[in-house]
Amino acid sequence: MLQTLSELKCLDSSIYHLPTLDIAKKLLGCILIKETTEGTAAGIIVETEAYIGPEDQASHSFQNRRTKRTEAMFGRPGTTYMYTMHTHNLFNVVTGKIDQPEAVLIRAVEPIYNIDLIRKRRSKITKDTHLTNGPGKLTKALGIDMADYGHDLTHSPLWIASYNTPTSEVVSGPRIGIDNAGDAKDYPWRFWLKHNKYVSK
DNA sequence: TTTAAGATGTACT
DNA sequence: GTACATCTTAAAT
Repeated sequence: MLQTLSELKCLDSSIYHLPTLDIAKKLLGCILIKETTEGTAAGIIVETEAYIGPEDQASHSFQNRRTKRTEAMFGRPGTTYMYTMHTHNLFNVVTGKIDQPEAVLIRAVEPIYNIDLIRKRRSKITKDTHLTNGPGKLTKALGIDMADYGHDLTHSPLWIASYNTPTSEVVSGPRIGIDNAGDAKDYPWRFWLKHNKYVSK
């Protein structure tokens, strides 16, 4: 648990120009911070998934499908792509150059700052490990919503900071929840910190 | 304008 | 294991 965020340094924008799969790995161990009128909360990113639009049947931007919804994926790397799934908002970091619709879905974080606010926002949850271990859970816990669509992640109120190099090993495997995505469902484009208790199941 | 499906989460059997 | 909440997008009528 951090007592202050003042020591944190915003992730350098050059990282977002790396290949998408590299970014998915490098974001692990970084800190995602959201500031709201309610307060500021933050978590360590412990699980990600890569979506590489043109060649990825599981992506909303498969074969460069460009619609009002996917527009942000075609924008600058280092901005956000948000998607509403049933009652939940899912948060992605846009990667790839302009007009290359690629993104990294943040699937889970480990609460590290203002966990009281996170518990309040997830009031029905009793176990801390269940507060943020899913893509819809962490957005609710941190107060991220559709108003953050297209936001630049190098600026307040929503930003990503570098942190300690992850102590645990990065492992990969197939992505989750895309059973009808043909061959793409088997691509090992999900990355997480081994043995971390806050990774989704 | 109507309909169907979804990168999920929670409650319940 | 199954049901369903609840809403937007996008495709079909």
